[in-house]
Amino acid sequence: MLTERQIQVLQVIIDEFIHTAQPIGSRAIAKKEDISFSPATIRNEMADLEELGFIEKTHTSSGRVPSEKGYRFYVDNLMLPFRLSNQDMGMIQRTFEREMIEFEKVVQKSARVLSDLTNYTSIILGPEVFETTLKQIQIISLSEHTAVAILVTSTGHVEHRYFNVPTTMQTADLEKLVNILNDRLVGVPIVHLQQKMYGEVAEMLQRYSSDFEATYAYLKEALLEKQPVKLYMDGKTNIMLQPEFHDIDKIQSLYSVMEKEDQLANLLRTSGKGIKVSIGQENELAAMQDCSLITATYSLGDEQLGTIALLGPTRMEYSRVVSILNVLSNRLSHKFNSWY
Amino acid sequence: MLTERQIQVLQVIIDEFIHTAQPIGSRAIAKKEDISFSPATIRNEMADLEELGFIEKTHTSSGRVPSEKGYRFYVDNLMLPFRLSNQDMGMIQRTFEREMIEFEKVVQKSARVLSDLTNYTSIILGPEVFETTLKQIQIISLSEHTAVAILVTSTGHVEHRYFNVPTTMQTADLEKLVNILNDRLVGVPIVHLQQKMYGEVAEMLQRYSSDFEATYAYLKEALLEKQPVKLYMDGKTNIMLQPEFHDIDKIQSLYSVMEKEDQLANLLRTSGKGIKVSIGQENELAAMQDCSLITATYSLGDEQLGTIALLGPTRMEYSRVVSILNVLSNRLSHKFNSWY
DNA sequence: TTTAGCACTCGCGGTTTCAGAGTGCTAACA
DNA sequence: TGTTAGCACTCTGAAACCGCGAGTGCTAAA
Repeated sequence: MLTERQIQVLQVIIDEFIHTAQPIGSRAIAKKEDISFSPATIRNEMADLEELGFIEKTHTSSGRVPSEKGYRFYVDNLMLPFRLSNQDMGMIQRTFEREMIEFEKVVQKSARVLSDLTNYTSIILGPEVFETTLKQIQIISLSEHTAVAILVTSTGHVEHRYFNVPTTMQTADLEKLVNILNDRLVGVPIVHLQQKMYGEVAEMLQRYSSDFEATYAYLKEALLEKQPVKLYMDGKTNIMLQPEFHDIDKIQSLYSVMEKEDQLANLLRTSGKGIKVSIGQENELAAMQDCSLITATYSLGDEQLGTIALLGPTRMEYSRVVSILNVLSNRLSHKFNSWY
Repeated sequence: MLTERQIQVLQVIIDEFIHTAQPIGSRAIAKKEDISFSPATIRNEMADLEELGFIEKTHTSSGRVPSEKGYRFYVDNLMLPFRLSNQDMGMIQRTFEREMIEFEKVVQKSARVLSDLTNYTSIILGPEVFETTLKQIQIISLSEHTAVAILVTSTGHVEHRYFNVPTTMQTADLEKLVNILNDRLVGVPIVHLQQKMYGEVAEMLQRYSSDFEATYAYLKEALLEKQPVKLYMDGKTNIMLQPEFHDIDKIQSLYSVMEKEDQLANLLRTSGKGIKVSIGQENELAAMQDCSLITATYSLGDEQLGTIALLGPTRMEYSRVVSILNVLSNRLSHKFNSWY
């Protein structure tokens, strides 16, 4: 285990490095207020810390830099709860105080404030409401052979899908179809739509002509098409502000990852409840292994709705970022709970 | 005016520089197939060309590089129609051959193929269909004081807006309202919606209670809210592949511009009919002054629907890009004409 | 008018140099 | 025994320097 003094030294190194991005020498540490021993002593401690893997040298003889293990230790044991400034709280406050009735806007603004506040890249997933039920379905024919189905869920989410219609199908038939669907599907949880469609509705429809069947096939495809989960990002260019990313190749690979939204979405979706920190190599995606990703979840009652995350250099202001994510995820949860 | 030989030299310089991004010397030019005079002669011609402003030196004594004036001359006078390879045509072909009934998909795929084919960044605006009329309007109440209005246009475009409802309003009233709206507004061109709303509909509604009026106020706001024009981009990271953008600052300012979608949209919307090339400083946006932007429009009948564009370094493969944009804008126009 | 020749210029990559920052070790000290 | 001062050593990064190669402009000959 680390001694009290080693921890103290480690703490200074990390705190300092987070702000300066420069290796820290024993001299600099000794000058710190709450350090009361000489550089030589500190050098000894640093040698130990290095041997234990918490810090590293960039070359044979320059100051020390936190290793990923060091950050991990910091996050797990050393990090103090950060008290957000009034200004920061004010910015978050203002994001939520304007009356908004669309969750898209809320989430977008959250992403914005998150990246503005931290100068990192913010990523928000969701919300995915699983308890949602179908409130209404409507089909509007557009041309002889195409139509659009509009679904409204109990949460007020509106979605539409285009699909083909057999040319033999009449407008009247379409109306009948809509009636049947509304009859059978309204109130059904979205997640069970598929099952219901295959079961009752299919059966019901089979009593009619083959036209219905063909339409049904198209419609089914449209309705069950996996709805892409929305990913909201902001502050993508912030990464370039970080000195460790003054390298085109790194930036490029990172940007490529950010363009693969489904991959990112998956990553965020599988991040467990609460706040989670992934440091450097701990990240699954290779392109992110110079970064840290901090995720937090927001929820409706007990049900997890989505994830908010920040992507930045491993040299992140962990404690501040965690506080901000905490506040924001709570705000988001509240907002959604007040709606539904 | 330029002599035949000067033009020949200029052509070689530009062609070569477009592919190598390296300054060209008199030696290199002399080695070209269709050049039959010595380096010394070429040096004289180059001195003239430089004096006239068509080419530049990067420093006192290195090869020449095309100036923006040079590119402009090339684009206006020298550029030969480029014959696209079968492979290129094939890629475009394949983009359109899969049956698609959503224009979003078509446009997205177009953006993709455009950036894949060129290795530049593609930007597509639209489509904005002005002749569209309202096909149907529906209002679904979500909670005591919120509702969502769903609009379907004659082109099959679906849009929804959330708005507040006075708590005194009853469901039955809402239905009445919808009926009135459908009665009065269906078939009205979208651009005239506002006018109609203020006129007939307002009058009609005033005969009812004050509740209607309040709802009307909210609804009006929601319906007339300026619909954001969609901008589709692809290949944003391609810029980093260009050697002249191996500079973080340039990249950052360019990316910042790309995040300001409304600014970009405006730029594209005001680009006149047909193909237009903006080289370097000719661009309005400061951050783009190291780039060239080539725009083309696509249309429905006579009506311009939107713009497709490519953003790349001033050292662009103008002739190829112009051909590609030509083909693609035609394809897009055809697609939309076949639908509506 | 074109071309060969030549002196000159400049950027680029590699090497050298030097100061500064930092270390590890040793020996003295409390 | 833990702490500290001192010192030799290492390494980086910036600046200075050097020589090569590519390219030019000019002059004079073809």
